[in-house]
Amino acid sequence: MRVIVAEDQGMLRGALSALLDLEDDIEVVAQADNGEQALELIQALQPDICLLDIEMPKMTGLDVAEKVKASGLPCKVVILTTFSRSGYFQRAMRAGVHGFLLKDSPIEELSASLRTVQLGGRAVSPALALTFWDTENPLTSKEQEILKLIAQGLSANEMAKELFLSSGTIRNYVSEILQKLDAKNRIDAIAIAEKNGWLV
Amino acid sequence: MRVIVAEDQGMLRGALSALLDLEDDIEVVAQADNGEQALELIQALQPDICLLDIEMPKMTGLDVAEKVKASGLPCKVVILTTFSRSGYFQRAMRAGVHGFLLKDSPIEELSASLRTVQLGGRAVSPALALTFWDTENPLTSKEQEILKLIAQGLSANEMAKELFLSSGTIRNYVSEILQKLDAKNRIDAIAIAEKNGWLV
DNA sequence: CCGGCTTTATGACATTTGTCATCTCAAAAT
DNA sequence: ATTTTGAGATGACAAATGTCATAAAGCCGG
Repeated sequence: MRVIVAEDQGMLRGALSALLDLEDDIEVVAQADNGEQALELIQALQPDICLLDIEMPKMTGLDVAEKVKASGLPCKVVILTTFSRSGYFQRAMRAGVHGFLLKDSPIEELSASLRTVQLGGRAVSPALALTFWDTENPLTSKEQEILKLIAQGLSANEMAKELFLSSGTIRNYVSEILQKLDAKNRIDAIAIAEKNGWLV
Repeated sequence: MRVIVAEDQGMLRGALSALLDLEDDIEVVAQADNGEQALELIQALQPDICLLDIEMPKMTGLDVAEKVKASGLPCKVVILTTFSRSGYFQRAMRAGVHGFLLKDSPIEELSASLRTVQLGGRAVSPALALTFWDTENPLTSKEQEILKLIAQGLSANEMAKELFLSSGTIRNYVSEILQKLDAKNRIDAIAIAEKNGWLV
């Protein structure tokens, strides 16, 4: 099967590609170190499967997966990610991906999963099983927007300017966010959101 | 040469080990997924070289490197890390490591560097060259301690309890930290420290 | 058209943060 | 023995943060 590997960390990308290429039935036809490049390569080379990291420059693996689905490309998508965050997983499922693997899994799982997916099956890291249902992101899209600004260290006033709102309104939103996330303060809120994958 | 690979991310650890093992002159005698285990294995198996990730559970790769040096073990140390943070690099140099590689480098660099180190040389990722001199950590150890608590989202009062200081003193320290780092607020300070590798 | 929902705004308030100048006390340095 | 230094404390203050109740305006579905 023809595979594309997209992963921004050079060493991991190289190592995975090299190992996959050693398998008789797998051929790595291209590598990408960012999401945009990955998408172009998928369109150009029409591989059977693309292996996508989530946290990549320019476009996340989830963005790419959604575009692949939207444009009806036949390429099957397998997501490869560092953290077991339910937010990531849910978004991936909604994008109709065929596999979702943790970088923490043993390397043997990778080629096995690719084969499963190639045969029409789905492959999910066993470690994910527990994280399945919990924690839908409770924040509205405006709240998420504000939380991202908080994470950049902006003050209420700065956010107000950025979003053309009054600083009072911003403080109300922040207050709402803290309550929804059950956070003690801004820093706590960032940590909680990050852990759940709500800051992608 | 006999090598130990310590890296908490299973897939990378497996992939690197597998690839290194394919080389005729390299034998991976053990793998560790945390710092403590790595140190034990180094003591028990006396490998020629250990390849250490920095961010690992229980003990960071830098901690391990320092212990190896302190106990006079003959094992040469090669650090492998995600980010090019001068704080990491400086601490590693002080611990007398023989190699310092970025996970972003191409995979070929790895075995080449191990050979260089085995022959008594030093191997540093070229990408590091620029980051060499700047940014010694300006914070005292107490300030660093407090910054870590800040990063955990503690309020001044909570920190005061934790460290048996008055909350006023804590606020003085925080104020100092912000000035030294030229940060606008706590969140900004965390970001700056993180970028420079001062939160290990 | 009405009632409910959402978005935004306001004002009042308590708490927390951040800044500064100043003070004590003990340990180090001279 | 006296100065210097450093860690810690205090108090006063301005600014930012967090909480709440309330209200205006707009939109949407029935």
